[in-house]
Amino acid sequence: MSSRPRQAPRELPKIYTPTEAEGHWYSVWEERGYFRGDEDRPGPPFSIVIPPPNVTGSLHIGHALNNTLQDVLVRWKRMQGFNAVWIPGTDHAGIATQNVVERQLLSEGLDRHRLGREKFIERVWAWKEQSGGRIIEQLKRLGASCDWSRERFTMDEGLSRAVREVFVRLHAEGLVYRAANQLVNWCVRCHTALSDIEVEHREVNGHLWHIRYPLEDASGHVTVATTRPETMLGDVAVAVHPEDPRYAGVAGKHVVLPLVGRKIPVIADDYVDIAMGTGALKITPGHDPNDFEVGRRHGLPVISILTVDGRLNDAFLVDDAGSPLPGAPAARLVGRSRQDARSIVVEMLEAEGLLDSTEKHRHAVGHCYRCGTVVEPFLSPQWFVKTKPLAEPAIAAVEDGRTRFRPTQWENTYFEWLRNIRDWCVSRQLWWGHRIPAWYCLRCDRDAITQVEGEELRSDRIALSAQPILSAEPPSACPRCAGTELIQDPDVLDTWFSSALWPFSTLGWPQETKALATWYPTSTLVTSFDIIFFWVARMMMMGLRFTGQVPFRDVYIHALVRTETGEKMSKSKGNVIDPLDIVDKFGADAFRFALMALAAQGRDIRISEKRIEGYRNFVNKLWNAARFVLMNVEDHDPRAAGCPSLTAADRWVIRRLGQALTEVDAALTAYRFNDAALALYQFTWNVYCDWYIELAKPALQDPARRAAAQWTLLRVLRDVAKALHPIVPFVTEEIWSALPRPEGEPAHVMIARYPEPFAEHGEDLEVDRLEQLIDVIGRVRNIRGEMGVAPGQKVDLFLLSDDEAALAPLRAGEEHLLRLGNLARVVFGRTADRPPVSSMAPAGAVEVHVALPDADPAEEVRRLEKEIAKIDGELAAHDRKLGNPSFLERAPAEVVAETRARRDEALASRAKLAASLAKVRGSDG
RNA sequence: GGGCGGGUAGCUCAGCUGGCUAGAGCGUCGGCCUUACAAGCCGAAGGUCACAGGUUCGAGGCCUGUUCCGCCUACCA
Repeated sequence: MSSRPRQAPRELPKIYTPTEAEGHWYSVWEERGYFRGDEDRPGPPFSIVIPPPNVTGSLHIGHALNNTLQDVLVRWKRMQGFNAVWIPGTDHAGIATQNVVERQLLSEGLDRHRLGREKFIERVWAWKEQSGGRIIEQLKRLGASCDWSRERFTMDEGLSRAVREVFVRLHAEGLVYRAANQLVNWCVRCHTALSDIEVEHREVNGHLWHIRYPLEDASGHVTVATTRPETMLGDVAVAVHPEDPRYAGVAGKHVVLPLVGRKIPVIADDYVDIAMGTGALKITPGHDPNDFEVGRRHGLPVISILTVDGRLNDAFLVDDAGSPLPGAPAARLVGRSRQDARSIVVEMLEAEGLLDSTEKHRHAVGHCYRCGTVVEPFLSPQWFVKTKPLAEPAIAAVEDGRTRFRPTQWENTYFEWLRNIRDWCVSRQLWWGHRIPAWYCLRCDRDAITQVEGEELRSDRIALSAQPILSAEPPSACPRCAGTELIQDPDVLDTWFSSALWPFSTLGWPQETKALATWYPTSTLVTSFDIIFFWVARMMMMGLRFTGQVPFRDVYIHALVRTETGEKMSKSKGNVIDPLDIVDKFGADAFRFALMALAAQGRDIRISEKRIEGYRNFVNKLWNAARFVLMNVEDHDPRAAGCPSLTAADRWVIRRLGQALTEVDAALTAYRFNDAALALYQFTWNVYCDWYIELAKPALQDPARRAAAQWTLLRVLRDVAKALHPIVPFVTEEIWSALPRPEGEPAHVMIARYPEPFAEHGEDLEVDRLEQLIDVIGRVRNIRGEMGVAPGQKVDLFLLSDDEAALAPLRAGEEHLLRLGNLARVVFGRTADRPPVSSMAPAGAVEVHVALPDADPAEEVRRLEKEIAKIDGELAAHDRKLGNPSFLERAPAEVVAETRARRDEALASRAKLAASLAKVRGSDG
């Protein structure tokens, strides 16, 4: 235990400095094991798995929001007596991490191919070891109460085992398959396939080129349009609609592919849209998914014109019989990049007079979500997960409410994607990740070789047979021929494959662990909408498939954090706010509070330092309230039995505390984080500090009331510390440590019992009256402020009411008067025959009149007139309502009664104001 | 093209199933160093709730249309 000596109460500094306290308390909590989950602990289970951040990443503000909300939930539930656990961990982040290490290699003049697979992976592990702890340390700075003894990494042995298990089982069930030749999204920079959702569509300015393909019989030409002219090299046909009169005799003929000289057929297919463009469509099965389908229907060949790194190969230089066409003009394009090829093709076509027209064209182009490179449809052998059978139960589980999204609107997004889901390409041509547990036997099936055009960089694949041997563990021999020359599939799995298993793999699955039995399904998933497809939906599919249960009951979707001006934060833009800088500057508590308060907003959260500063001030306010209390309780005995007899003010603040706790409970239960934060903010500042502490000051001077005030100050402060602890754990722990503790309260607020919401039993007229008094004080202050009365100047106060019964105690009650005198700086007038300045009285309240030292009659006239005008407006509105017969008939009785009462009050107030006005005018004239 | 979200005070945003005089923080203005806190205290000003219709006794919340902004999604050459 590194606990340092705590300061004596009187030495608490004026300003709370977070840094020291935060480091101290975090290590105390950790050393005492307060974060640890224990399967055997009593209480209903509550569990959260962290959305694993990239292991080599660093904490950004989105993580800060995400993890703050999780921490608030976990701390709250833990304090409520739940058997709570928050399981942390990190993700290996396949492409992202591999790219980082590749960049490092590049700067050393190396690349991964020269290094070799094994060495490269060692490099990545080394980098992981070096930088992997950083994000965890950052989470700790935020105060995250994760059970670090259960920290997991997606490439841990246990989790890898789960990955292999799932892959092999899915394969056995026919839900994983290998497609020998499939068009996939290919990143020519990362040299890998991507799933559909890893492609970002961006609107770009491009062109639409219209190209003439001369008919073989020289009877004319067919014009096609394309946004990617270089793909024409791989064209195998031109398609027209069978009923298009323009091309009635053309289908069945051949055209000569420009620059290449290949003769390709004109086919008829109703996929072609007659109304679109020229009505003729070039068919490039190797580079367009639709064309791939058309080509398949017509038995056309597939020509892949690109290498894995996006250069032109020579596969397109063949005639329709497959013989080489060495003399073709396009031969000079071999080896050029796709961009170069595009401009050269356009130039050449133009030179040959085959370019009909060029128009500007704005369209969406797919880009790699990791590196931003334009993605190509590319022919290659890949592994897929058949998703339909997995998606159906995932849809059903949300439909029937086993898992609920909050806000529920996100269920639409979830359904929309799952209902239109396409098979998931899970193989990646990377080295960093879970290698696919498929082996190929070199002895048998040697001829069934899967070959990909232009595959120099992936020559290891060429040796593979098309018949993988699947096993969760490495096989020692081929089950067919017993051959031992086995080669593992070189590909790794999509990062999101292992993420999809996270809720159960982290709890020990496939073993039937106690943790799994205790905490699965998990309670709440806290994440943002941008990974509903990537992660949430896939966890649902895999969780249901392999555990038979949903992975989580609630999915809380929070907003995305943006900059003050609404921009997305990104490293390249340099507008990233580093959460750690904020923590350094304002403290983790202020930052957490700000994130909480912002959490319920729509899709975006704009964060600004100003806002955080405001909550820093709140933390300091709380701190100073604690200082005040501590300065005034040195003679208080926390262990004294029973509570002293409380005054109305004491009972009042306790009543308000109960109301605040009720709000907080309702808000947190409904994931309305901002409402919970606001309720506590307002109680602490506007009720406890602004009113109760002020009311307590005179009471502390009064021997008769001192003990009760001390007891109440402490009692409420302790509840405030507990109630706020999930949001601002550090400052509350610091305060708690300085507070005297009665029997039964633990040494640390983190493990204290969360205060139960409560309502008072029965009526308390004295407390009601205090509410009135507070209202009176407000109105006196209002008048004083308006009239510019000097702060020290006492004024005469007159209180009037039709209901003398209500007024009498207020007038006579010594205690109340004292408070009023203190807080409003008034002396009490005996009569009210000419109350000089008045303030409107709301329902049931007394009228407040103040005699100012030298009241200016003209000022008073203006003031009264203004008030009368205001009342007239109100009256008119009431009359309109009450004059409406359907209002009287259909509105709820209480609403009608209330409106009547309100109108009567307004009328009475108006009469009195009018009388005052007449008097002032009279005395004036 | 399809879908979703948003337009409320000068700024950033709350406002849950339609029902008291539409709220908060910041900013602004005026007054206070009142012995917990100037990172504070007291008070004030400021809103035709994007626009136009409609439903309703009653609309910032509901319906229709218009408009502006943002996001997601899509194979339209």
